[in-house]
Amino acid sequence: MARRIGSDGARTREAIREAATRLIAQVGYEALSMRRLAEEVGLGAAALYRYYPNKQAMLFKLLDTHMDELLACWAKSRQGAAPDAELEVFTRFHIRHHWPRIDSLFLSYMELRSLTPENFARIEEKRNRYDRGLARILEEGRRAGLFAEMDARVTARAIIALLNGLTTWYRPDGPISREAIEDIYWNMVARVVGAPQAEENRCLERA
Amino acid sequence: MARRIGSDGARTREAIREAATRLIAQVGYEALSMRRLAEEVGLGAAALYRYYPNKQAMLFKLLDTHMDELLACWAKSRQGAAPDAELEVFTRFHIRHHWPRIDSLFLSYMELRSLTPENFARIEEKRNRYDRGLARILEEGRRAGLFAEMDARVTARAIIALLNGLTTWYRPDGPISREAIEDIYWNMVARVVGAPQAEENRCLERA
DNA sequence: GCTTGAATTGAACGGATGTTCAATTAACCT
DNA sequence: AGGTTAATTGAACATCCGTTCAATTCAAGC
Repeated sequence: MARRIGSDGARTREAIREAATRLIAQVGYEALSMRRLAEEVGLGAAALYRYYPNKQAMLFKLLDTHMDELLACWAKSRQGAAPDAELEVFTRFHIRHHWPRIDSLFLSYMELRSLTPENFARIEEKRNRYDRGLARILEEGRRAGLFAEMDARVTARAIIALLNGLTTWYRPDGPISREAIEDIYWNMVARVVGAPQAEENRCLERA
Repeated sequence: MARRIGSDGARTREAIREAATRLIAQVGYEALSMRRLAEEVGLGAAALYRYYPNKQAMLFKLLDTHMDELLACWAKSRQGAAPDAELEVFTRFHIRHHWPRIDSLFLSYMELRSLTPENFARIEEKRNRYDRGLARILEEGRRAGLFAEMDARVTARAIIALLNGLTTWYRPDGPISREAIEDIYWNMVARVVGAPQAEENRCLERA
C-alpha cells in the first residue's frame, strides 16, 4: 500500500533498468507495458514514474547511457597504434564490451524506430561518432597500404553489421567461448579489409 | 457505408499488403494499429478482416510469403557451378532480390519477436534453410581448397548479417547504383571467405 | 520521539486497441 | 430484371494502455 520495508531507490532504479533492457529485447518496446515491467520488478506501475518521467524517456535513457558507455570505454581502449593493430583492438573491444551487454546492443539498433525524432537524432549522432571512428582507422590503413582499396564508410558499416550479427544467433550457453568467437570474427574482419595478417591467423580449431 | 464503386478484392488485398509492409517497417508491428493501416489504404478498419483473420496472421503471412519467394527465386538462380562462382551468384542474388523488397527484408528479421512461438518456428525453419544453403556452398568451397579454413555455419550467418546491413543505411535515392553496391559487397564477401579472385575484383571506382 | 522526505500504492481517467456483427451497397451471373 | 455474392461500413465491446494523484508507510535526521 505504501513504502515497503527495505526499499531503496538506487537498488530499485537498477532493477528497473535491468528488467527493462531484458524485456524490451525480448518482446520489443511497444509490446512491453509499464504494468508488465513493474510486475517483473515487483512494483506497482505507478512506482516506475518516480524513476522515469515517462516510457519514452526510459527508452531514450537506456539507449543514451549505452552509447555513452560504449564511446567512453572505446576511447579508453584505443592505443594509437598502427591501423592494422588498431583494427584488431576495435574488433575485440566491440565483442568484449557487448558480451555482457548483448541486450543493450540489441536494443540500440532494434528500437531506434521507437524513439521520437528528436531522441532518435541524438542517438544517431553518437552512433555515427562510433562508425566514423572505425572508418577513420580503415581510411588510415588504406592510405598506409596496409588494407585493400575500399570505401571506408561503407566498409565500416558492413563490419559493424557483421559483428552485430552475433546478437542474432549467440546464446550465452553456447559451445563456443568468447575468446574463440573473438578470434573467428577478427579473422573475418581482417580479411574483409585485406589485412595481410589475416592469412596467418588460424585460430579456428578452438571452435 | 457499404461496398464502394470500383472496389476489387484483389486490388485491395495487394494495397493492404504493400501498406502493411511499408508501415510496419517504418513504425514496427506493435506500434501499427489496424485503424492506421486501414486509413492508409482508404478503408475502415473492419474491412481488413476480410483479408486477414487477425493482425498476427497478417504479419505471419507477410513474412511467410517473403520467405517462400526468397527460397523459390534462389532455387531458380542456382547454377550448380563451382563454389566460388556459386558464392558470387548468391551474393548478387541476395542483393538483387531484396533491392525492390527492402522493407520485407527488414521485417523478416526485425519482427521475428512479434510472432507467436508457433509462427516464429515456421519462419525460422525457412530462414535456416536459406542459411544452410549458403553454409553448404562455403563448406564445399573450403573442402575444394577454394576458400580458407572456416566454420561454415558461423561464416554463413556473418555474411548474411553483413549483407543485410544494407538495410541500415541504404536509401533508394542514394548516390551509389545497385550494380556498384553489388560489386562492393561481393568484394567483401569474397575476401571474408578468402576467395582468390577477391584480389582482382576492384570495381570500387564506380562508387 | 517527532518531523521531514523518500518510496510505494490503489484507484481512477481518458483514450486507443483488436475484433465482431448486422446492415448496406455495388458488381456479377443468369 | 432479379437474385446472389463480394466488398465495405459504423457502431459497439471488452480490454488494455500510459499516466496522474492523493493517500500511506517506511527510513533518516534532529
